[in-house]
Parts: sequence; structure tokens; C-alpha cells
Amino acid sequence: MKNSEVAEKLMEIAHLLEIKGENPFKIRSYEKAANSILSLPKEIKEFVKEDKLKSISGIGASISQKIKELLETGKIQYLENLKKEIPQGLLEMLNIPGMGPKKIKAVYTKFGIKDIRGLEIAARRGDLAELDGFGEKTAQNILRGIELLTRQSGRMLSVTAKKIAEDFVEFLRKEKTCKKIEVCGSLRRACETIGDIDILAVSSKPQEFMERFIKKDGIKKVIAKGETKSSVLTEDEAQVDLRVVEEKSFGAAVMYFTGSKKHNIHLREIAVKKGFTLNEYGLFKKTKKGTGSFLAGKTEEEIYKKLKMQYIPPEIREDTGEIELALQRKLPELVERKDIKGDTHIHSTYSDGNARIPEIAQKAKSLGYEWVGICDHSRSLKVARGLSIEELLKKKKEIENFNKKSDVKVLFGAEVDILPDGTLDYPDEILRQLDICIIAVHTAFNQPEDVLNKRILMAMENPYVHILAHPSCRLIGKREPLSIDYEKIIKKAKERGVILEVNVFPDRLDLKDIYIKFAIQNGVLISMGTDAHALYQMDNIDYGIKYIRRGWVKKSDIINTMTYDEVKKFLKGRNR
DNA sequence: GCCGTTTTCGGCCCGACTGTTTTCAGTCG
Ligand SMILES: Nc1nc2c(ncn2[C@H]2C[C@H](O)[C@@H](COP(=O)(O)OP(=O)(O)OP(=O)(O)O)O2)c(=O)[nH]1
Ligand SMILES: [Mg+2]
Ligand SMILES: [Mg+2]
Ligand SMILES: [Zn+2]
Repeated sequence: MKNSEVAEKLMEIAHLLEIKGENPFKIRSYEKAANSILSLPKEIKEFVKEDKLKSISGIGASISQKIKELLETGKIQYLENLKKEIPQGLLEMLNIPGMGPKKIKAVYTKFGIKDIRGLEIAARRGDLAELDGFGEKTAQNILRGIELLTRQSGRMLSVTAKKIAEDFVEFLRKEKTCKKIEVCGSLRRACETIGDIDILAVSSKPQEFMERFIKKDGIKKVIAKGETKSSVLTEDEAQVDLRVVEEKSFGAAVMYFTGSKKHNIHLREIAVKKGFTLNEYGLFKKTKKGTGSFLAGKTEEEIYKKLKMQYIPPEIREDTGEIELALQRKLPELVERKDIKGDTHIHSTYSDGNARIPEIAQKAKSLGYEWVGICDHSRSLKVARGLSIEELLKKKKEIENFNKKSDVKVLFGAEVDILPDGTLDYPDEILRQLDICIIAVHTAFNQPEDVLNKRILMAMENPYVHILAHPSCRLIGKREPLSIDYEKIIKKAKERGVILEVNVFPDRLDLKDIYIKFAIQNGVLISMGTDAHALYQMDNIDYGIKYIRRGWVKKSDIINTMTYDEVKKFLKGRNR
């Protein structure tokens, strides 16, 4: 059973307990445990085997027992009992914006409403007004919420979110009263998908500013509008939250609005232990009465400092150990955009890319690179115009000639298919001629798990392989990651000196952040490739660098920081 | 339900907006 499935079960318990009206802290325990499991790179069954479940933060006697039961029997009796008690439809009602556990419980106990359909009928009829705390508008809002639900498109890819955010920022920045503006939330942390867009601003006329925000073109609905915070829904169904604060609170507010929620809560707990309070307005020393005295708030740096911590980069604010390390001043120095000297994975017109080698090199130069790896598809991948051996050798010639007169150097590469039987799509005498040999699965994704595992591990044994590309083969929102043993692949990469690619095409982000971190802990090197099929896609390096920082990558962990001479020599040395 | 370098019991982040209700509960960030 996958970690995500175990986490799912715990979240289901949390939701059912919420509807039951259980102790909120108990509910948070289940949520916290679920979250912890989601950030584990190792399979949960390994923890069960080694009897180490309780070493996971947020998992104690009761939850560890339930996880064991789940892995042994396939279910949790406690959850089964809850499900018997509470109809499934009530859980679905939680997805309606504005409907929370309390309202759901109320309509269920009073009217026996068991699903969204029933709720809609009751709201239309005007029955709901009978309930305490339910008025005219409540029913209206429920109906609007149900309407939104049916069209709600889920989470966005980073590219989509980035465009919307830039559009809003450009619009708001034009306002004369706009003093400061910053995109926060999951976009600032460079998460793999984005739920909504969170923008923070300082304005000399906050009320006017808010007014302008909710009246922007392309807004379909104002979800909420207040003095410091408003939310809107755009015509393309994206939610945008705007928070406006005073200059002296800007840092505290950026910190709050950047999150993550788990990081915020942990920081606030630390503040409390020191006799402080931390909120979006600042860090305050608690006094007997009143709000307390202001300690810091203008910048994030000064708040971390007052908490006796190093500054924590946004990308790693997930409460996965960064706070403890910041307290000990032991945070790693993460790789930066300016360290990047090349891109390992670009397609040209030789296969399914739309740019020629000189154009790619020129674009690389504009990005500040010294080199690019041009890796086209291999001969059996006909749909992507994979290169025959003759074409590949022609490409080799062109690159040799090109490099003689170019300051940006091209690495002669290929993205070689791992065939269904685990062999590679070119013979060794061809592979050995490549400056950069990356291998990947592009076919037969639905082989059984053990076959896939053997197939990939076998391919990694080939002495001419440098990089395993997009290891999970997932396409976010379209194709699930391969169910393979990532721990084994990471161990094999270490054993064979194979580099693991982080493919930063927006719907791939593969390796995924938690596995990047795990790979690096295990001494495996990574590479970053945009997998660009068009010049503009090489710009994905910008989000890419932030994404790999989520995996705690240092400059020395990634080959893209090497100079041309270094990378060339390094890859040559790997040919055994 | 979890957790502990003061604790094995008694805490558990903190605030904005909405709608309903005259002081707050629910939901969300
Ligand atoms: N202290 C605190 N901060 C919160 C809480 N919920 C949200 N925040 C902060 C941290 C979040 O990153 C930030 C923005 O909230 P969002 O719901 O938009 O979450 P985020 O952007 O992280 O993820 P998303 O991709 O939008 O789902 O607000 C909370 O319960 N407590
Ligand atoms: Mg957000
Ligand atoms: Mg938000
Ligand atoms: Zn590929």
C-alpha cells in the first residue's frame, strides 16, 4: 500500500471525526500524522517491518496501531465503524466551499440530509432556515457553493498559476498607492501544484486598493471582501487572495502568507515557548494585558533572528526538519539560480523539438549558461521522431563543428529509451560515443511493479549511462507515477554512480521533492533538465531551481553547477 | 491523539470575514 493511500485513510478518519464533532486536537493529530506520512520518501511498510512507526513525528501508540492493522488486514476497523455511523455523502459535502463539519452535522441530524443532492433540494425549498444559525443568505451561499463545486477544476500547474499571479501583480503594481507587493503561498514555496494565488501588498490607501482589486477585469465572483483581506474567483476558476498590511508588518505578513501552514504553526509554538506571540502583524512579547510589545515585523529576517533561528528559505518551509536545523544554525546552503551553468535535457529538431542547435545555444547563452546537453529521442520512439544511428552520427558531426566556433558548448546527447526488457535502444558502441547519455522509460508503463523495477535497475547497470531521466514518468493530473521502488532506484544510483534527473517540465517535476532530498542524503548526484521542446521552455529553469531547492539541494549536489570543462570531464570519467 | 532538556497531564497557532445574532460560531487563510 502506497504512503499516499495510508495518508488518505487517516484524513478520512479526521474528516469523519470532524463531522462527529470530536475534539479538534484529536482531529489535528490525524491530519498531522497523514501529513508526516506524505513527506516520507521511504515506504511506510519499511517502518512497520523495523517497528519504527513511532519515530515518525505525529505518530503515537494509537495511530501506529491503526497503520499496522491497515497494512496487515487492508482496513482499519475504527474507520469502518465510523463509516457505518456517518454516510459517505457527508464527506463529499465537505468539498462545498462554505460548508464545514458543523453545518453538515446540523443538516444531517435535523433533516437527515445525507448527500449534496439532498442538501440542494432542501436549500431550494427554504427548509434550512429552520436551523439555528442558518438564515436566508446561508441557503443562497450553499447553493452557490454547490454550483462552484461542479466546475471546480482542482489544483493548477505552476505555469498556469504564475501567469495569473503575474497578471494581478502587474495590474496592482500600477496603482499609485501600491508600496510593496509580493506573491506568497505555495507559489513562493514552489510547490508542484498550486491551489490558489496569494498576494500580499502594502498600500498607502488600503481601502481604495482593495476596491481596485475586486474590480479588476476578468473577475467572476468576489468571495470575500474586508479591510485587510479579500478573495476573488477569476473567470478561469482560479482563486486569488489579497492581503494588505502596514509596512511595519510586511515581513511578518509575508512569513504568514508564505506558510506552509505546518511551518507557521511550528514557528508560533516556538514563539509561545519563549513568551512571545507570532502572527501576521509581527512578533510580540507577551505582557500581562494588551497586545504586548512589538519585537519585530518589518522583515522576515529579523523575525527569524529574534526567534534565534537562521533565515529559512521559502522553498523548505514545510516543517520537515528545517526549523530544528535553523535553531542549531545548521541549514544547508541551497543552490541558487546564478550557480546554474547548463541544462542537461533539451530536444532539438533532430527529434521532436522545434529549435535547431545554434538557436538552442544562443538561448542558453542568454540564460547565462556555458553548456547545454541536447538529448533527442532514440530510434524506437517513432512517435517522437527518434533518431536512427545514422542520424545520430550526423548530429554528432554537426555538434563537433558547431562547438569549434561557439562559446556556449553543446554536449552531444541522447535520451535513450529503456526498452520493455530493460535493454537500451542503442548498442554500447554508440552509447559510449555520447557526451551525455540519459535513459528513460517511455513505453509499457503498465508492466507489473516487479517487472518495472527490474527493467529500470537493469538499465542502470549499463556502463555508459549517465542519467536516469524523469524516473517516475508521471504527468501531473494526467498520468500517475510508476509504482516502483524509489528507495531501490536511489540505492542503485548510488552504487552505479548514476545521476538522477529532476525533470522540471511543469507537469513532470520528476524526481519529486521528497525523493530529491532522500537521494541527496544517500549521496546521489542529481541533474536538472527542462526537457524543452521549444526555446521558451528553457525558461522553466527558473521555477525548476526553486523546485529542486525544495529537495534541499546544495551547489555540490547537482551537475548543472559545473563548468563546461568540469562537466565534460566528469561525464567522461563515468564511462566505464 | 500526541508530546515532553521545566511536564506522563494538560496543553495544543492565531486571526479575518460572514452571517446570524446582540456577543459569537463557523469557516477559512
Ligand atoms: N498560521 C496559519 N497560517 C495559515 C493557516 N492556513 C493557511 N495559512 C497561511 C499559510 C499558507 O501558506 C498561506 C496561504 O494559504 P493557502 O490556503 O493558500 O495555502 P498554500 O498557498 O500554502 O497552498 P495552496 O496551494 O494554495 O493550497 O496562509 C493556518 O491555519 N494557520
Ligand atoms: Mg495558496
Ligand atoms: Mg490562499
Ligand atoms: Zn522523456
